[in-house]
Amino acid sequence: MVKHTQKQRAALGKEHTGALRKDRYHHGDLRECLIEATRRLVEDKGADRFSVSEACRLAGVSTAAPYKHFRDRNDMLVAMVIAGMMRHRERMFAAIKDLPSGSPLRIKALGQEYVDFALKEPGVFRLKFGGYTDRLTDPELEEIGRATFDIVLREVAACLGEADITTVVRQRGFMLWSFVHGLSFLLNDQKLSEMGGEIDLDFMLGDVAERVLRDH
Amino acid sequence: MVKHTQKQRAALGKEHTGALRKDRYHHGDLRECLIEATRRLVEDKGADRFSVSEACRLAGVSTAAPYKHFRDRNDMLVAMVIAGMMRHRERMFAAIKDLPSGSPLRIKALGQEYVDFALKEPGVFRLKFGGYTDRLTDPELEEIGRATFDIVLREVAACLGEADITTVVRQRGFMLWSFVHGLSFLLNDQKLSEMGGEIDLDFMLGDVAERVLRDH
DNA sequence: TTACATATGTTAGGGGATCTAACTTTGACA
DNA sequence: TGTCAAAGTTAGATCCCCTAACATATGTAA
Repeated sequence: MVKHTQKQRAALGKEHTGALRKDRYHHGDLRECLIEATRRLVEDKGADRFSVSEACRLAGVSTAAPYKHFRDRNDMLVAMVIAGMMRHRERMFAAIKDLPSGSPLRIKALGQEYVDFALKEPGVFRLKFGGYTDRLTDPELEEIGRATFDIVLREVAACLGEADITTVVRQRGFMLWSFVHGLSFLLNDQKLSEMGGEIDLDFMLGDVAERVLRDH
Repeated sequence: MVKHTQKQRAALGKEHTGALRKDRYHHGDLRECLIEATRRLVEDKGADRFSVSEACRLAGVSTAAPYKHFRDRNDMLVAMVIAGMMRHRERMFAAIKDLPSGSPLRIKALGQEYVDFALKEPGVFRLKFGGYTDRLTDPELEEIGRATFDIVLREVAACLGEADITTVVRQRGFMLWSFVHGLSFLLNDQKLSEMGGEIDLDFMLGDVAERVLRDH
């Protein structure tokens, strides 16, 4: 017979209910549950209005419980951002897996996915990039970021016909990153519509990819 | 004899000392002084760690005093951001006033100034653009933003040889804005150096301006 | 099975922040 | 000069972060 720890049992149980609250003295998987509560609250009200207490209320535990799993409030946010950035990286991978290699279409698809994530998970995106990076220093997080940008660099190299990551590849990569990064913020802030733009996002992403990838 | 209100006297006095603290029961110009204290604190420790109490300590007044001038903590930040964005707009104007009209050099100069401001006043920049826009809704702020972007649009139109702000002008304008906007964030987060880039910022700004302004 | 160590909960409380209510001082002006 | 409104003050309600001390459940080893 397969043996289950309490942790596993609780996790299985929650797959069905989606509930965050516990029904026993020991929660089972409070850490993951608090991360999810944090994510919901940050998406709902913004990182600055996120409070540990409220996450505790969502999870149905006392306000001291999180400190058995996280150093402090900031550490909870970091854990949440790490989980979010892993989703982001996976989606970036997935976005290009069915497209012909070496095609600018892959660059465009990466850009679309980048913006898409920023719009779907603005709380995570802003916490990761719009906040104060010095408060999110974490080796794991840094590694995820590097891995994600590497996806882009490889595609740029392929499009430019370069065998490896040269200076010019890096430069074009940063241009593209800067562009989709800024676009993500501006779209989230609704600046485009505010400034009277009827912008075709799809066209713009393709157009920029083309302009940046040109030889000259 | 010229008459001075207390407000004017206090303001004159502070021109010399640069001090924030008061020496009388009534401060003289507490509002401006709190805005400056807010700016310093936000630049020093970030908007999320800014506290009204600490601004009060800097200004030498009780913690209840600000509420005679600002609705709440958020309103103090908004007032500070408005002042910052007015500086920003002035600098954007100044950046191009000596350059030949219709030249892509003006676009590049605007981009340089944009990034420069973001790096010199990261606290203001992040609060304005990296935070939650819904908390900064203010008609004055919106108007300043529009006026600043209009500077860019006029330059783009001139470079493209368009008489007025057409759809294509707006589109290229957004491309440029997105680029320098994202670049500002990434530079502030030190992502370029983290990702192993020895990027020539000056070259990149010129190169992007050229690519975006091309006919095709 | 029982006993113990450890992990993971809880309650209580210090310290600090935001904001309000009620009171006080001061400057401007009739 | 006297009055009123503007702009300070103190006191305190409420909320939040985090720690210390205590309580309970779980896994392991005798």
